[in-house]
Amino acid sequence: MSEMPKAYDFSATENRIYQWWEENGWFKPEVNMPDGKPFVIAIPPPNVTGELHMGHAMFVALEDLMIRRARMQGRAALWVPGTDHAGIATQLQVEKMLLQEGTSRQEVGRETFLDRTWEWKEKYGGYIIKQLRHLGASCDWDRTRFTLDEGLSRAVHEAFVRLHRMGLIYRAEYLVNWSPGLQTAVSDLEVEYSEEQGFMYHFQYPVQGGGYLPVATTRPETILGDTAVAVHPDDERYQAYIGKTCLVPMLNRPIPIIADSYVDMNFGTGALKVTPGHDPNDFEIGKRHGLAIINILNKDATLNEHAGSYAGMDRFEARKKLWSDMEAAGLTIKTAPHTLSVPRSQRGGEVIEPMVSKQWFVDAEPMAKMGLQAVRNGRIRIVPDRFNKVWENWLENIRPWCISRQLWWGHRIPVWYVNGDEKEFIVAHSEEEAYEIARDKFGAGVTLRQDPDVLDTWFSSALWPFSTLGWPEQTDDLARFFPTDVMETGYDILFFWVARMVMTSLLFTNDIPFHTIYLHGLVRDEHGQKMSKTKGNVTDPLKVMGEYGTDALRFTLLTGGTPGHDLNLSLERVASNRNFANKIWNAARFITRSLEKATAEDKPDQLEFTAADQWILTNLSTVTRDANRLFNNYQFGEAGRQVYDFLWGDFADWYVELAKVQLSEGGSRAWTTLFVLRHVLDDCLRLLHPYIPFVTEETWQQLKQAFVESEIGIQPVEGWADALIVADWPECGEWQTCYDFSAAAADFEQLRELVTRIRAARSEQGVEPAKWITAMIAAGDKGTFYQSQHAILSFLARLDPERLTIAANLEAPTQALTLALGDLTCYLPLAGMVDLDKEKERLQKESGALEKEIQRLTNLLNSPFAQKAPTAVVQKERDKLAQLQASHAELSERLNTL
RNA sequence: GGGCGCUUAGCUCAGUUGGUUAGAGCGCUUCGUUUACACCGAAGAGGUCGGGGGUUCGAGUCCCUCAGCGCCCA
Repeated sequence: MSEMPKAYDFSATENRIYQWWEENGWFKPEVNMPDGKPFVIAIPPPNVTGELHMGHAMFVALEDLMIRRARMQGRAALWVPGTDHAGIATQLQVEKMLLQEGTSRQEVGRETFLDRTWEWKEKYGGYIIKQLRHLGASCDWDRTRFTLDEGLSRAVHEAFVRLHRMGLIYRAEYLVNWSPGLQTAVSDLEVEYSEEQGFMYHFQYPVQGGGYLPVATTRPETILGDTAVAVHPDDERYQAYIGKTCLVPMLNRPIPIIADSYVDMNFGTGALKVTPGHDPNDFEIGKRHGLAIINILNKDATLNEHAGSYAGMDRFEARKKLWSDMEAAGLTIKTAPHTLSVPRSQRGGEVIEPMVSKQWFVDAEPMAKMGLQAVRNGRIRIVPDRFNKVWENWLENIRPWCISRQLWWGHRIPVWYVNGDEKEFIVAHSEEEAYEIARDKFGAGVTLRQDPDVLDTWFSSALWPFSTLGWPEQTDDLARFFPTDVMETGYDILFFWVARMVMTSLLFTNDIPFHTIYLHGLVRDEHGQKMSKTKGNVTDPLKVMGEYGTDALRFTLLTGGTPGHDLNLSLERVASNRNFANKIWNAARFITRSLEKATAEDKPDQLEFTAADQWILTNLSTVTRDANRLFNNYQFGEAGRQVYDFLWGDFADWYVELAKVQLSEGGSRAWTTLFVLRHVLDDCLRLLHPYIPFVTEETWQQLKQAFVESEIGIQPVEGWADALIVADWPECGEWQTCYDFSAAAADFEQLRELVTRIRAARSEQGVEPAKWITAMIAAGDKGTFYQSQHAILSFLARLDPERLTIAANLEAPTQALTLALGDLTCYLPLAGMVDLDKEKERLQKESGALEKEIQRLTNLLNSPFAQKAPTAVVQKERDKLAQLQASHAELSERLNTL
């Protein structure tokens, strides 16, 4: 066979492996059907307009990890992929394109515009999906869905019709967040508030019959829409004015002076102008007092006919003009700098105007109650659980959900107005159905006109977990794969999306959409700054993958942080994880090149493990058990780090070195060593596959091929699977033997410490690394064990095997360094290099340190600790003390003889 | 105004039933071209775990409080 290259080449591997997996159908749940218990994740659908960013990389890494582990556990793992039509974002893209062509959406008309948008989607919409594949996502691509495809549109219509039937959909004049640039309403969630420097404008509100009320505002132009002035009912200053009438400046429109306890007597002047048409709080006051609502704005945020002479002006221009006119009229008092909270669009950042308009709403309250219950009674678990509180808080204070958007790209609202009368409308799944209903009710000549608006994109994604599986049809997929298992996404869309999925699912399917919500944090740059194009600190995942490999990026994202916390991505970390991939590769390379050290004939009848074998196998069992426990608790980062530490720190740094000694013995020892090498590395590859699928698969294939070709008779207990991606998951105690050789493992730990101590001593004394030195070890009752480790000690500590003496007791040489490890004493007679005075000094120092530690432990064991702490904990300390005392005794004796 | 999170080595972060000498990666120092790997190995330096108080035999871990930073909701 061809030898493995010296370094792992991810760029020559990733695409090839991915294609091979996909061609073999291993991404499909059918691999483990029909007996496999399903494990299902619905992908958070990226925007079709989207380009891959670190957020995508993060969710793919996490979801692929869960899916791959489930698949290896024999479950029918299904990861449903798809994209979101992203109403506003996509429409803006196409509008931009039309603009370049010198035309516009309005000019080409709705039909053509939609055709062009579909064309655009077909052309560019697959881009993001392609990029997800680069990340190694093992989605079942045959089940790819799009929020605007036929099936999902059916689901949207069905949902709307049902909500309407349940009386939860209504159309109302309501104060919405108006985006003048996009010319559409946006939901509360799409508005961000920023603290900005502005002014507080103080002015006099003329009272009919003489006098003035001092009033303050941050938006003077809204004066034109005032329909009342309010004061606090207990405010003595203004008692006399309550019930009187004011005149709107410049318009002289009469409005009442009302009393409302909402007014803060200490804020501003204590008198409040009320503009129900353009302020949420004022809207509420207006409702309480039955005030008129005046809308002074056009859709593009210029002022309308209600603004008198200011009609046609832009809102900010009108602000200036009105104020200067008022100044001229002597109505102004002063302007003072003021920090205010400005509502801005989440998309684009323009100033949002609260504006009254007619929109469709969903009354989410009944659904919210169901969502609250589902989490409270544990049917749905949120990881990390601190988000329960956020969940509670939001759902308890649920607000009506504005679902209409004044866009063209999206699901058109399935409402038809009858004979041009907007008060009479029909809700139906389709135009045909609407006409059927209408003709029944209004006669054959009825005419219908569909509402021009479309639904909020989140309306369709709220149905995602079940609509992608076929709902409202009772499909096989829906029956088998719903409810799904885990919803994994960023905490920033807990309300936008997750809560709404839970609500709609409980309402429509009478079931939870998933039992676990796993929330990840934002990916920031290495100094914790939010990545943004304007700051120029965006790290492109594709670039990182190109430079370090997909596995390196995935492992960094998966192990670099903890659930629900933001992660600062550092490229140095990615680089070191690339090195990890190479480490894995080379461990396999070592093993495959060692296969010649034994043949099938060397296979013993009964396996006999050395202390080193027992040590590594025990640690393998421990790490397998711990990793599984962590996996089950969604602590993927910690699980990954533990396997990393084991594979590099125990297996590669120690066991591989030991194996060199054992392999050189040949025969059954070599055979058994290869057995252990394969076993440990294979299990590590399996445990790591969900994190770093490419390097583990490629390495595993190399191992498999080498072992099969060698005909040495070593293989996994279940035989060699076709591929690692569909191989069995290591569960300690199930398919594999769970090793526990704790006694031998403990002895071996001490040996490891001895080696480290000898190396340190060599290094301190400046012994050349290559030099073989003499050593004498008095091992007490461990004499037999250490004698059996003669070759290993010699190799690891570079002790001349001819001059390495190991006995229970022996005569101490004078010219030697002394190392004491409990009952064991090691002498290093470094010929000509030992300065006895210095050695005495060193020993005294060490002895002193031991005394201090012995004192500490003695005190501890004489304290209430000995009675109150668990016996195992106390015993541990007693053992430690005994070791220290033994070491101390050795050193004292040595000091006496020198 | 309400809520949540963070503060651990020079940097980026782990440390989840409290267990008694606090870990990793990168960086730094010294050494090393032994046929798995220089995308490496060996040895080492580096931390009063933000401050204060409390509970406990025992606190990085639990409670209170203060400070700084960040986020969410209003």
